[in-house]
Amino acid sequence: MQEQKHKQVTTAPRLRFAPSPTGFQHIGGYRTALFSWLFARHSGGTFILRIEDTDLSRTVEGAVSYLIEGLKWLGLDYDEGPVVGGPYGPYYQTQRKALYQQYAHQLIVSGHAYRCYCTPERLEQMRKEQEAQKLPPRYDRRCRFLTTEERAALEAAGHSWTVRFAMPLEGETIVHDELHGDITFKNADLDDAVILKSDGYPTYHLANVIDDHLMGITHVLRGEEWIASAPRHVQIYQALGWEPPLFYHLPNVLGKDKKKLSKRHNAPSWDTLQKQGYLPEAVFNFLALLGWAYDDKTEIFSREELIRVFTLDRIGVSGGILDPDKLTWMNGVYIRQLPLEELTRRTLPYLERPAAEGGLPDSVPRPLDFEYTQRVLQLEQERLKTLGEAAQMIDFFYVDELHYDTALLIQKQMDAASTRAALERTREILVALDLWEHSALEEPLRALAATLGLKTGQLFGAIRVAISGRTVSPPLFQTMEVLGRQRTLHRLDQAIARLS
RNA sequence: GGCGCAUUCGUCUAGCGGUCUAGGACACCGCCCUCUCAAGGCGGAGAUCACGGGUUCAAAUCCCGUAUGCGCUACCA
Repeated sequence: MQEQKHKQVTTAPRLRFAPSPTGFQHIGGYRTALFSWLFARHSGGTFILRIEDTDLSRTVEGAVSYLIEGLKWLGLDYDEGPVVGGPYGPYYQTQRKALYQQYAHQLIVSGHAYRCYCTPERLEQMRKEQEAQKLPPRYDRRCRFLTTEERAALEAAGHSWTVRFAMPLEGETIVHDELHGDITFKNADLDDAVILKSDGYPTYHLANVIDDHLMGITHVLRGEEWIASAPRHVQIYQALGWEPPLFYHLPNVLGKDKKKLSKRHNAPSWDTLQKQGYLPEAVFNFLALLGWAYDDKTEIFSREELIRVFTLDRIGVSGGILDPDKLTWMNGVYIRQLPLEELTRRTLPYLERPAAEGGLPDSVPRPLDFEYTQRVLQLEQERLKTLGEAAQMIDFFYVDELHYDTALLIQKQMDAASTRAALERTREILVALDLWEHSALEEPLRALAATLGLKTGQLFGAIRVAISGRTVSPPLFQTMEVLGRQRTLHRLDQAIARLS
């Protein structure tokens, strides 16, 4: 015990993210990676990516590169792993097959494991019977107690086999979890899990233990669904004569429906968020706060601040629901913090994508003018929640023809005639203006409203619809300034024509 | 069914025995600002700290039950 502590303070932490490439990692999975990454960076340790691809049947083509792209998007760089390599490789478990077999053999020799010849059919039937009798479904350990002769016979008959770990029949196994404390399991409740499959590949239990040990992992952060099999893991460590790492079982992230996050539910994957225009730095910040808190008030953290203040002991244990509204709010905060030039650069691709994907109407020629777009975005920056929604907010700055309901032009207590008159007078004033900028526009138009006996809201409302085709826009005069005199006048003309 | 984990405003959380008539944030509502919408400012509503027992001078905080939710119970991870 003393030694374990000593080891902790003298060794630089090594943490790993060990996903299996069986599908598309949702955002909850990335949170686990984020916590490991943050602690590694906080402590000057190492962050490792290891691919647990031992289930060939579930491995999905392209999942690994998709996963790595996601890490990259979030800025979670890893020190060892696929592509970059490292001193403890290979980092794909399928490439470490011989290693697992070697240790499985060692466990058999030491009496901690045994070959099991039971067929899937027998296991299935056994399970059914147990269920029918309301008994907990468990392997009956038939092959654990085979005589040497029986074993030889089965071997000779060419039966295929798996290797099972021989759990102690009595006593208790204590799993020490840094977040939950000691969790005690009765060994009698645990069955002999398969650690090496008949195809020669290991299951998670074996591969994970061996790799974590061989790769020098000091802190294991993983989902709390692993708590139930953790006693098996500590037994395997013990049987191999190894010291287990520190365990941190993280609470699951739930969907709105309080169910575990899954792709079909409301679990966005990283690229969905990216397509919607969420900034990775906002997602990063948001994810860090899901099950972790620094104090009772701080919410916005830069990456550097997070690295500096992130500690494992402040991880919560209770499991939380992902709140998309809060993510959207936080994204807005980050958008407002962006320098204008950067905002423009990052928004441009969203605007230039095809209309079907959320971009500007296809009639608008690409590429967009940077300077002009920058002026447009300056007006919308504080209104933007996601980059993806920019196109529909600002399309009127780009299109030639406005489409809107003429009735929108007519403000409260006005009619077509008075509106038309007001717009005509507006036009006259604008044509005569020397300087086309918002400060020069405002004064004469306010005066006009007074002259006509209109409230500013009435006059400006009508003009707003005329030039933007909508009732909501950035401040009117700035909008007109960016739009330019020619386009503004043209749109006024069209509005006047509509009212004739 | 068995085993395990969890339980503070609708949601994310602060709280680690007295400072809690429980603090912050999102969402919601109102007011201010105001040419609309935002942003911002101010304020409001919202939690008998799941419930029941203990321990203690004192419990959201410690212990034990109960309930509920979730997880595991595969030759998946």
